[in-house]
Amino acid sequence: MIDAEAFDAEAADIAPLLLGAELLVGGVGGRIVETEAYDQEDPASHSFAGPTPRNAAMFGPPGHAYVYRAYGIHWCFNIVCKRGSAVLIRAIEPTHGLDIMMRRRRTGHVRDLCAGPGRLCQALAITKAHDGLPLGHAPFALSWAEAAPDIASGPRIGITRGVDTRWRFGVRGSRFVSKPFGSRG
DNA sequence: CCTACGATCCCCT
DNA sequence: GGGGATCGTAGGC
Repeated sequence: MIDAEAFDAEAADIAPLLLGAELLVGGVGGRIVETEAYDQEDPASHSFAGPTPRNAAMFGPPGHAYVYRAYGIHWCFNIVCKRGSAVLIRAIEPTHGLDIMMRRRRTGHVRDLCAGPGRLCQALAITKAHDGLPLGHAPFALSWAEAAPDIASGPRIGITRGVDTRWRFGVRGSRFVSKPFGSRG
């Protein structure tokens, strides 16, 4: 299980460290294979303009969840790091509760179950109800990778500002990421 | 394979 | 009143 103090650090340092970690919600989930970092100096970050009701969790304790709604439809799940920063969990390799996730996602395609921030929240049943909750307690279970995987990086997905900051990280060669990484990543 | 676009909510200006 | 840290489907090649 995690030590919350470990998350009181730069999101850009924590994001690659989370690759290979196991994330379960209510016993359902798998291995993190794709992350992105956001911090307060970053114009792409929800925290860029300071605290607001939506991003309050980003200014709360490290090691807690920040969950927001994207495009009016999807939930997206972050792990809060040092004040005003967080790591967006973008993809998971499903390992626990495949049948439950397939039912929630209404698909039999394991490869797409958790490939993308909205999809993984649907598969793990993460909603606004989890916003601000500590990751060291139920329903969450988070354990660091036993061995560091080979890591790819590149520009973040779906943003219009801060596009040159290469704060997207992935397990090199994983077929469960939301989009391939360039061979130079 | 690829690109285009609509859905739908809450926050923020 | 504008605009997303997205996804699924439709259509073309």
